[in-house]
Amino acid sequence: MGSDSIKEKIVQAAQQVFIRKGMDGARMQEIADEAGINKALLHYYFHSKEQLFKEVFYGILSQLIPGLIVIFKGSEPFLDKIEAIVTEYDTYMSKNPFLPQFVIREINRDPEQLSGFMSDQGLDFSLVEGLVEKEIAMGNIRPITFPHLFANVIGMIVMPYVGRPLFQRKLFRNDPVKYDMFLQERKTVITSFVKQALKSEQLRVESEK
Amino acid sequence: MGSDSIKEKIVQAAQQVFIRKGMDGARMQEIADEAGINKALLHYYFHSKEQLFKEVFYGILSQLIPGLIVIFKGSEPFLDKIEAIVTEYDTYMSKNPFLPQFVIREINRDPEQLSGFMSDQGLDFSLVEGLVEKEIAMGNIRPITFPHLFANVIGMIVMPYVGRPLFQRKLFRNDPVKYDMFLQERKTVITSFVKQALKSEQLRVESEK
DNA sequence: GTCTATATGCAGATAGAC
DNA sequence: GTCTATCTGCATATAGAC
Repeated sequence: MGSDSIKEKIVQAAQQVFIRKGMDGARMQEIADEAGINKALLHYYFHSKEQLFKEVFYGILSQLIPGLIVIFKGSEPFLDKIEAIVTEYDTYMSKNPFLPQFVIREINRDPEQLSGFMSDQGLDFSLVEGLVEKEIAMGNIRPITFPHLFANVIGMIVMPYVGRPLFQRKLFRNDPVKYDMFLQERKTVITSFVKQALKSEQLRVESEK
Repeated sequence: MGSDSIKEKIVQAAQQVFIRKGMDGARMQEIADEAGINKALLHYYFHSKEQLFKEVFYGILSQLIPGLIVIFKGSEPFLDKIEAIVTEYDTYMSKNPFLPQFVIREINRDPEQLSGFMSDQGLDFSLVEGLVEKEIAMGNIRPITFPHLFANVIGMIVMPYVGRPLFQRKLFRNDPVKYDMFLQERKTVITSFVKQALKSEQLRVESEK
């Protein structure tokens, strides 16, 4: 509706601009233009650019984290859990396609703060870390440490978003429709890729005993 | 040696700073300081910041591309080719750990130019695209399109570098030595992960003989 | 070629009228 | 609350002495 409060309009506009240009590249003027107001009013609602940025960044992030925690703590079988995580990330990012790059920038700009925020939100990888070891011990999946598995999965999820401008040009003749279809396929491709990679050779191992 | 030409010193310094801060975040003053000269001299050798940036960025990139092309055009079996690519990227990045983020930023800042540069250098994915289809048709690997496979592999390679500040904190108690060890393991972990994921049932049976 | 000093422009932030 | 006008500082870039 057009009855959005100005503060809300600013946040919306700031999301667009910050996400496109990053904290350094964004201009308060551009945010003001996009919100249909002037710079002074920005500073009325948000004291500084830094403050506005944090508000936007952690606002977006806090939409993702609760869903992840639920999955982490859930009781599904391990491989289903991976599938759920991929799905969660993927649907979230199709709504926020520039988020991965946004997060990556912030990871490198102010990691301390980001790390603290995640802890505050109750996101703790040790929730899952032990799970992987357990699955391996039970012979359900091939041996891999949690950090490696984590890096693999997140990397596969995130790459097509951060690399889009190049990938779309080089691999899809710069056709955005084709690329959106490609992105939609990722969820199933990644899960089956991971499942296949983790599939234990239990049969072989057992017969060797 | 102290006998480096100043121009060379500038490029070295600019690499450090640009890579750490990105094009937007970098300051000419900081580059000058790191090179042990003053700002005016920067502009004597490089007309503008933009020019210096391009020189640095494409200078670094052009060290990576030839190696990739050799692999693309080589005659090794397909899975060995993947291993070679992972190794190539990986050794390159252990020398340039901030490069992935650097490239990602530029992909989004000026994709047209980057895409053109790659073409100029003769890097063309269609070299490999057909290869994947062929391997699938021969039943050597499980079905997957090239863009998906490409995104998977590059994502896995790149993720630990762009996410380092966070990953190191969250997964390795902020111990840089441990993280470097983790990075060293990536090469073998990724190749075996990919090989396992791509292994066709056919191959699987044969390898068990 | 290398420096100091300065010009130019722009971005973040504020003052103050309404 | 919302605006116009302005301050302040900083970053790129240039002028000009040596």
